[in-house]
Amino acid sequence: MKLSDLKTVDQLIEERREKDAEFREIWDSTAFARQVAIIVVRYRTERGLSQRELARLTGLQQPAIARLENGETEPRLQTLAKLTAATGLSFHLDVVRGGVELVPA
Amino acid sequence: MKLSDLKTVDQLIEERREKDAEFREIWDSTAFARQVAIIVVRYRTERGLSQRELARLTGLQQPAIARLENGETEPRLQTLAKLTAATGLSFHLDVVRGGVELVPA
DNA sequence: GCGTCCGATAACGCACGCGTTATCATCTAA
DNA sequence: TTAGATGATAACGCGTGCGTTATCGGACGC
Repeated sequence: MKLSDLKTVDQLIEERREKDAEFREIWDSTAFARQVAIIVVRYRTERGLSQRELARLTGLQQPAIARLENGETEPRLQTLAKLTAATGLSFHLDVVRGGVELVPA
Repeated sequence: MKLSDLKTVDQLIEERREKDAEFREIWDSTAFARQVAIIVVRYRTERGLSQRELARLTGLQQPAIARLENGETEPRLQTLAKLTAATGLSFHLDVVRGGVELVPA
């Protein structure tokens, strides 16, 4: 087997998403949490902050930051607001057709 | 006292908001809930729906609709999503500087 | 080795939005 | 006046995100 034959993680996910209805439902419903995760991780790592430091800045706790960055939980609006208060981050959300989408920039 | 000397509700609120720091904090932090309330009430009344009918459409309950329309609670993203699923409503949110703002249209 | 910091994670409780049910005063129509 | 529908609200429980504390393995420097 050639290395180029290996499937990417995204390909594997997409394949299962198409085959498994239950998986698709769960995956899609947590899309927003994963998008938030990416933003938080990027912000923190670009500034060389630890989770504990970001927690102190935002008034959150280190385990809460970890859960957000792992996309484990759907954050509350209040939590997103805390993130933006001390960081300069901002989140633009479109709630439409039963879903929550994060609008880039 | 002339009728024109009567202060509007908005004027009374603004005056207290400037004088009372605690009141201002609570009032501003619930601004988003009140904005959502206006949208829900308008949507429902324009179509001549009862709270129970809107509840059935959205999968929520009549008391939940009432609480939303009275601005008593800060709705969850999941709840806003339910509202948009069956109604065609949409919510555009800006989470910035520690607050949640509802973007018109 | 040893101490330190890291992120991940478990356990427990709390806060709060919503489900569920029931009730209330008010209004309108028959 | 009576019957039905409306919105408001109380009571109780549940789900879940976060606070809080503690702990874990792993990486790094001394």
